[in-house]
Amino acid sequence: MAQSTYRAPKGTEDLLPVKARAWEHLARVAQDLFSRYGYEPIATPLFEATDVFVRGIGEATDIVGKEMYTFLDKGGRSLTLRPEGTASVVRAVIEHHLTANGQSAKLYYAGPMFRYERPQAGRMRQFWEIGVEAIGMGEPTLDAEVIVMLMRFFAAVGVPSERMRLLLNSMGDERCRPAYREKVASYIWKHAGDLCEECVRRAETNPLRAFDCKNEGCRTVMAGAPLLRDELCDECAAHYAEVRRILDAAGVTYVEDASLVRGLDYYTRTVFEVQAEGLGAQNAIGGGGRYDRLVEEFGGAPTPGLGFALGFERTLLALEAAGVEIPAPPKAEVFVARAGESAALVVFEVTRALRDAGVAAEMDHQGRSLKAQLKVADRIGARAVVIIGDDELASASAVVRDMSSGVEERVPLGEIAGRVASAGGR
RNA sequence: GUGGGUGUAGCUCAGUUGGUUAGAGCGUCGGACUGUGGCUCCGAAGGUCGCGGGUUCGAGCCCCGUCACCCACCCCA
Repeated sequence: MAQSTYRAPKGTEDLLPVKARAWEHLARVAQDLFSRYGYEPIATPLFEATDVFVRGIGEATDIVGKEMYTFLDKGGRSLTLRPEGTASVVRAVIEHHLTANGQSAKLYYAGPMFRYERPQAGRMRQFWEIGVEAIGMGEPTLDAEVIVMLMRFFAAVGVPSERMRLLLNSMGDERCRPAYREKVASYIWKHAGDLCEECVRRAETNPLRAFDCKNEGCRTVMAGAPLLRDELCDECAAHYAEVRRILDAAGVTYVEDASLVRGLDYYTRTVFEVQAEGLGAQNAIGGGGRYDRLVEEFGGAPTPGLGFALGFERTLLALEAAGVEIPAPPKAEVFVARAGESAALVVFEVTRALRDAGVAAEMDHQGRSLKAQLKVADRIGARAVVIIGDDELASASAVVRDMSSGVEERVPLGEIAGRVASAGGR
């Protein structure tokens, strides 16, 4: 391997054309789909005051505890590269009063997120997410809308439905969750002997996270723990039931999973996660939930919110594992080849004219032989090659070669664009 | 932070119990066809064998160290 001095930093990757095209494809699908659901684009800075994430995501989370890229700028401010999108968007929504006086905001964004973790399959230090945040609406129809939209996205890009599943749960709210937390905490204390250290520690910081433990013993013990489903207050239970009712009516299949406790502190009520095969040890390609207290947490007026994020890399891994190809357009429809020195200017002009006429056209810039130019034309999938040399110059014409049939004909220079568009075209 | 695996041409990889000029396929470039692609044939370019030490007459192969990447734990997109 060439001894290159510089490499992309650990946990980051260069998106070379093949991959970058797949990226654009996902972004385009999301853009089309989400705008049909009434969502508008937003872009926030890649970094924020550190406190935005500490407050928003929660002190006790792994993200804040050990995964943030935090640094001091030259003014001594503590800044952090965004580890997720919700906190930034909520901050922006409040800062610009997007939900003042009962208004609501339906937003989507796409971009890189940063978490300092050990990279592995499906997990990068810089990874890309498409996210959606709907702020200012508390009705269960919104929960269902967002979930349906997420599932439609995965279907639209080609993740086979039999290779993914939707998990659903309710986390309760400030009325029912605290009491439930206590119940789980005391359950953990009672079974401390059979749980891992981490889970016992969780009893204090965030007992619900113990449901997330992958340790076999912990899972067994936690399977017997009280379920929030049975402890929800009337309002939360009704909200959850309504979300399920709407999803049922929409024909969305889901699995209720009482152990689905997402790793960010801000979630209330509805939480969901989409899992897929082919992601290595990972399984989530997207997830989200309601966060009805987050705006207040940031100092805004009480405002409900809901959102999800989905991962570019993981979605692509799922597609790859399922054998789904991202459609790739031909690089050029027409190649304009030069035979001999004197035709250089005419070749350039013909190429330019084709491009101006909306045709994807390419020409040689390396002084290749005609043979080599034909080879290139073939490789990039050109349907036709326009050949211009001394003979053609003399008669102000060009040879147009149909690359699939090999048939050639002489065409006056002025008629090339029209001829190529009809013959070499679709 | 902890564990495991792997580092040989642009890419994917061979490389026998350490032995002399380190190989293949693909790709690239050129030729067979002096202005014509795909198929075929021929040829060429391209390698500090990750890096640094050590053992040895001799190291891509063995030993030590180091770096990088990958995978897994943890957690998440």
